[in-house]
Amino acid sequence: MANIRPLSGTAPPQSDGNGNPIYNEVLLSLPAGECKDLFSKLEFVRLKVHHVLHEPGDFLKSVYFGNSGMVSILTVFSDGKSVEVGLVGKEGFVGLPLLVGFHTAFTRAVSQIDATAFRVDAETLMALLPHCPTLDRRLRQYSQIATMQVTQVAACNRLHEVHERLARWLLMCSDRVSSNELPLTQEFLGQMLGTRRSSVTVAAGILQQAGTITTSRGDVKIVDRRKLEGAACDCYAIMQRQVREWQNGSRHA
Amino acid sequence: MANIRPLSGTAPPQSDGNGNPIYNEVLLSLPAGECKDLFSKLEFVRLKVHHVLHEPGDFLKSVYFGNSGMVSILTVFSDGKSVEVGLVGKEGFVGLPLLVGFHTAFTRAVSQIDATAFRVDAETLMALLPHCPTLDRRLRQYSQIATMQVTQVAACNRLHEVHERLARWLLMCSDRVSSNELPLTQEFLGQMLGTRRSSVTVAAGILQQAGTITTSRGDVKIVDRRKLEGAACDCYAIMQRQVREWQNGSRHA
DNA sequence: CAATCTCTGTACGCTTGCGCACATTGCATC
DNA sequence: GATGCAATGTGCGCAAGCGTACAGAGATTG
Repeated sequence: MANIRPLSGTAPPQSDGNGNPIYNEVLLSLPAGECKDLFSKLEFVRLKVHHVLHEPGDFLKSVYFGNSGMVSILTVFSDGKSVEVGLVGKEGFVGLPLLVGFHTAFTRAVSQIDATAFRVDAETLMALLPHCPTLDRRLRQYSQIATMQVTQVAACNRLHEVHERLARWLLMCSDRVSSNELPLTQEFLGQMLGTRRSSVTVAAGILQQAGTITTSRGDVKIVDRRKLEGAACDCYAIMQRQVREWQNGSRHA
Repeated sequence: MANIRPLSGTAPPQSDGNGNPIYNEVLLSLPAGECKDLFSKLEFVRLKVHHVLHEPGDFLKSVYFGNSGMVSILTVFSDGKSVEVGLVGKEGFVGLPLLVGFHTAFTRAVSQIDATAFRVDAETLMALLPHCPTLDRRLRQYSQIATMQVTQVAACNRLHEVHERLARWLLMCSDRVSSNELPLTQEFLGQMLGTRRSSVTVAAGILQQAGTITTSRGDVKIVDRRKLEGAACDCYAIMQRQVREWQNGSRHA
């Protein structure tokens, strides 16, 4: 309930040294005194649509704290097929493996929508962790939340149908970008859902028919959010609850 | 190459206080002096076939280090359908969320095959971690490996066919129990693969036709491992490599 | 040995989704 | 406003897999 929604508020609660507003909820949750060190090390970066942060096999050297927009984490196969396995918005960060000292990416990370993030060198961040217990705990807990999400997606991918998964995805995306209007092509949605573009067309048609969304060229609008939640599989509610509970601290935050 | 395969060796390298042989590779990888404390806290447990360690929503209080046999991690839905999202053998442990202080299970953990494990109270383990840096690092790295596996499985579940996934699963299972003979019913395989029992029959038929396995009532034998690897999707090789590289220490172990 | 139960093979109709292809429509650029 | 491109709607044949049901084969128990 006390959920942080700065984008819809008036003035952002904090900003980094250069006046860039901080929306990332991990960063905002840090105790004022404890980790101010970190803020000076953050580099504000703008990520254009479809900007690739890393490909499988790449050497990872930076962590990206999501600040606005959204980054998708994909598994890609050698035949070019891909499926999304995770979404990162302002609630988390990109670069999970770095936290345990792994420097090789095994996924593709690509920005959906225009996004902004705070980048920090992995070495720098790791060096700070011993002095920033809250940050350390939050990062590790987010890793676990991300794992729980992948786990749910793994099952969802197997057992639920395209239009249910599309509805879920639109909702999750909307939550992260704080908007009901999503600039997305069906081709791209197909890559996220691991299905054909034309299957997305059909699925979107079903949702539109039900009066939950409207679509036009490269654009999806959520018109009845409640109804869209009904069209999505339970996975949406489950994953949303997991993040919420964590953010509200009911899990030993 | 220096991979530990104690089950096929003569004498196990170590045992706990009560003479139970230790095969778990995390435990075996600990420096001799550093974490002997832990060994006295371990409780040796035998897990019968299909024993449920925890259901979604359960309060978690123990970590289980796999020692022999195998434990499956499943996502289950309210309609009773389930899919396996992770396998734990002697390379890892059950209870990932505990490492970051989460005490609520969100999956089902169930032992395949008769299994043994070392159980330790979460509080006890967590209290030891500050004094056992190697253990701490290994546990966290295994968490990451497990996440990488779920990630691969999420994509595999979406894009690969039943007989490919079945082949992959049999190989992964065989690796963990160190046997080519697997006492498994098709009904159970269906729950693992998130498919019908009769689809398993068909898939097993394909694999048997190709001369890779033989099946009889409640039993699958791998007769041509190399060929079975060819029948499996790439996911098997990918996941196997991830674990191997970690165990061989090429990832900053 | 008979009865019973479990596991497996198989079949049938049906739905979903794939692969492919082609027409159409909206947007941008000249 | 003509041209070109990207995005979308649609159609068709086909394969995979689902839900269901039933028969046979193997194990177990009395």
